[in-house]
Amino acid sequence: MRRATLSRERVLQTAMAYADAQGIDALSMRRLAQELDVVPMALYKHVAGKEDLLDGMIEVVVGEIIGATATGFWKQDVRERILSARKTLVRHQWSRTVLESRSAMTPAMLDYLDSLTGLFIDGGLSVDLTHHVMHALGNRMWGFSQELFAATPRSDTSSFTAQRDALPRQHPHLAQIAMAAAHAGSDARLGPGCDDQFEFEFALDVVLDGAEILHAQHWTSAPRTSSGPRDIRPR
Amino acid sequence: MRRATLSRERVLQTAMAYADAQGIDALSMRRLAQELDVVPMALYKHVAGKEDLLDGMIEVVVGEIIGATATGFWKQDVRERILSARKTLVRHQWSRTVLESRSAMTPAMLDYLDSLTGLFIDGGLSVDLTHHVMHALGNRMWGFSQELFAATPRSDTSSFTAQRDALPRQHPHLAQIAMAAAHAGSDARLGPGCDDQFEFEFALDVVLDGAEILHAQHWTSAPRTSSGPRDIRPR
DNA sequence: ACCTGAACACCGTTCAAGT
DNA sequence: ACCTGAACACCGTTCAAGT
Repeated sequence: MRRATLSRERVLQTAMAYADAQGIDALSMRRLAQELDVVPMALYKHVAGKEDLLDGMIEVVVGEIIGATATGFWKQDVRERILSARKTLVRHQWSRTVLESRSAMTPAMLDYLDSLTGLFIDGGLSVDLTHHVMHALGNRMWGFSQELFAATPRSDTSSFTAQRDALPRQHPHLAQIAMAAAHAGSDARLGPGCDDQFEFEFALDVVLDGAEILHAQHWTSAPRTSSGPRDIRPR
Repeated sequence: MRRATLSRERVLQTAMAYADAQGIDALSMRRLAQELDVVPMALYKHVAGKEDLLDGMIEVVVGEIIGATATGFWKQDVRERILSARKTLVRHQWSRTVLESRSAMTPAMLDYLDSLTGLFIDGGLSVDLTHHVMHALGNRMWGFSQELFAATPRSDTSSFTAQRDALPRQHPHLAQIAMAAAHAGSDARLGPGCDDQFEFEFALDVVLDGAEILHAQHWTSAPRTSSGPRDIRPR
């Protein structure tokens, strides 16, 4: 088993398992080689370099996204497709960071992008509107969002409780939200009180409902060749 | 000038100038020291380590965001505040990556977050709705968005034109968008045909208009303590 | 064809010493 | 108080050699 000859697949599988367990920052070519009982340079026969390794890992994850059956309603189809992507990508915590770090799209990424785009267009949305809605979705179309509240206030240097007591004074509005979010949660910290899945679906629905409204209004972007101001607001 | 004694401010300024010019990946403690005509370890008297250096850089940038005068209309105020943040952050290309990499918020980040939150709450939105709208804004509240279409299809290994010719066949919907986007642009590439500022404002308005609609509908999230399904859709 | 060893040019950071 | 030198434990990758 261990001494099986290397292959690109085995390299990728091991890399993914390692990243799952130890985090993406811990994954280096040298440690991966070690994991495979092999000298670092042996990897380079199956992978062009570290970037190609990361591309390969993303390719596997994105390739695993399975589409839900189409209902014929574009909004529901898009929603389910993105939530399906989320289910897949969330299993690998590192995939968000790696995906965002890619400087070029891999084939599987293009396939997913194209199929998602198709749901809008086939649903009757104009190419114009679809284009901008895809931008508005941004990386949320992969099923994740950067959870900004996850970046809690600094608690390492000064004492954590001191920070928490100071919050209402210095940041009264954040304190209000923290209080409300902690209402049902277990503690009063800013981040962990929030339900990732709820926030994701809320944001997704805001964008999709917005798209629906603009579609009903026959929204178009102003011709980009004109030098005058563009009206980007509905109506 | 060159031989002026080191200070945290001089370290941060030099680091920012270097990142502006050479990119954030090129910035290392060793190169920064070199830039300051100093041995690497000299930096550690003014900066706790690399993470603290990056925190300091973000602190300076975010601290420079200047708020626009309030109009009394929350939507317009939020819009202008975020576009003002964008103007500041866009001057430093590296700030998006660095900000997203922070694991804890710095004081200036908390100040900005609190003032933005205040605009919603003082505008009459419920704390509940404000909370979720902030999540929906996500990192877009800093004035940038991850431009996914900037990740163009791979063009290094195989010839670029071959890729472009294959696009309509393999990814017909993307081809349609690329065609439309290139309409007024100079070339048919997937990314650079898009207007960053336009896409940013479009996405921002979708979220803010969505917030306005939910506010008018007196939207509330279902109590998080209940174990039943939550209705997250308007109406 | 596939793996290895040694080396190169980098990292961030610790520790003990200089002035 | 502030800066230095040398060292440690890492990186990704090239190149020439082994089997």
